[in-house]
Amino acid sequence: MKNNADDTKNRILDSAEELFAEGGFDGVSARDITKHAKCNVASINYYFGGKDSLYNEICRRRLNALRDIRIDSINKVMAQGDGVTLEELFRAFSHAFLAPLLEDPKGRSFLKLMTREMLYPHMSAGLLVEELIMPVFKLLVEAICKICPGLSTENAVWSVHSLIAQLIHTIHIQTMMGDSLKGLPQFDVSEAVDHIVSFTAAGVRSLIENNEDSENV
Amino acid sequence: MKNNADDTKNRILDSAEELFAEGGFDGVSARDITKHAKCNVASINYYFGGKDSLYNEICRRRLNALRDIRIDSINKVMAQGDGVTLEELFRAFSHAFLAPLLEDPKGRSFLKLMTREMLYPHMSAGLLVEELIMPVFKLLVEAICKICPGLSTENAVWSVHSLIAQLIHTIHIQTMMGDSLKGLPQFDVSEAVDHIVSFTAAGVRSLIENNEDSENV
DNA sequence: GAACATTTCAAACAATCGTTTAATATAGAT
DNA sequence: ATCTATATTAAACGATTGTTTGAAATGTTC
Repeated sequence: MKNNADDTKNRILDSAEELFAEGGFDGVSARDITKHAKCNVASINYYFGGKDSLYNEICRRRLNALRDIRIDSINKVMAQGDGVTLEELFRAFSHAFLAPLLEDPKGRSFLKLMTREMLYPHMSAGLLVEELIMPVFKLLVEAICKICPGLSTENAVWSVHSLIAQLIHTIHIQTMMGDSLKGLPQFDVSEAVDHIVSFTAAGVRSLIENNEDSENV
Repeated sequence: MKNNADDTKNRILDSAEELFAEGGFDGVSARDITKHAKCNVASINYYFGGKDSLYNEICRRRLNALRDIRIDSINKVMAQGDGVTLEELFRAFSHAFLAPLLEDPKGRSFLKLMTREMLYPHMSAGLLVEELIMPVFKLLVEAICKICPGLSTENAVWSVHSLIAQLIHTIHIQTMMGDSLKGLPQFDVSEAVDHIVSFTAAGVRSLIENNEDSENV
């Protein structure tokens, strides 16, 4: 293999990841990618077999990374023992969830791309759900149930929905901020996390108290 | 004007609305639309001046309808008087917000399209924000502040974010249900509204109590 | 250096895109 | 029936799409 072979392959991966995330699958042409990667148009088909395969390879790699970050954040908190609070769990998970948003611009763009994939999927079917959403969802429900013994599984599921909803919404707002959304009040991510943590914890506790007159956890 | 002139124009509007909502702006070609509307390709440019103008016309019309429904729902509840509860406000607004999702398939698809527009806008800039998001947002903040005098405006803004987030998330889930998302627990919209209403109300009240030791509203 | 495999490249492929054109068809008005 | 304005049509436009081709360039091996 030539010395530069891996280089061009990686240049294509990097360029594609950046451009796909920003413009979506349809919004980026094979020529856009190869021009950005400073190589020939045919290289995409030579190395990856086509535009779709390249897209899937990028998504699969990033998807697994996101999943691991989120799952690890839950496991790490729950390993502390029995004294774990809802606030600690939610804060750790929210931070892990939004970390790619705060760190590199590529991470932010990829989160934007995943949100798009939820509505108009281009990846191989079910990849997003099975590789990322489902494992994290189940683990989060279990964690909440463990912290709140008085909470029904059904209500834990609803709570997870509410939490995820607010986190994805944060991605939306943060993404729109740079583009069109100027009129909305200032939106700081760390403040958003503070709000989401306490707001969601309060919501969950109200579900416990409605089920039975149990202790606050 | 010929008798059938309005007919074909409306056929194009209907077809475009249906196809755009399902496939997005880029996912639908002018030939897709005119084939579905059983007319010639050139008709789009003849009646609307182009694909973009047609898209904008559809979005603007639908956008105003959505805004009116949501604003009316708030005004109607707040007109009841001083005894209005957070639950009543949230339930009425949630119902208005999700009504297009429940009634016709076209409404569901258009909500899906608007969510896409938040991330990858194709409409004329700021139309979504200025015509729909901002007016509803402001009115909702005011309503919450009026119901909860002890709540700071800042916290009301956060609460509206949380509410909207959960409602948009409901659209996401409902949309994904038909496509890829089979593994997730059953998701009934009316149950989702029940949860969102009580969950959000509890979250808002926790913000009041944290600010000052005031009465429950 | 010859032989071989791998990588890069310009060029062309067929398909589709939004739009334009010019001719035809159809309507109502005189 | 004639004229005029509007509506519809098939065909073609230039541009762009993802992909393929075959030759040239480059690296590795002997």
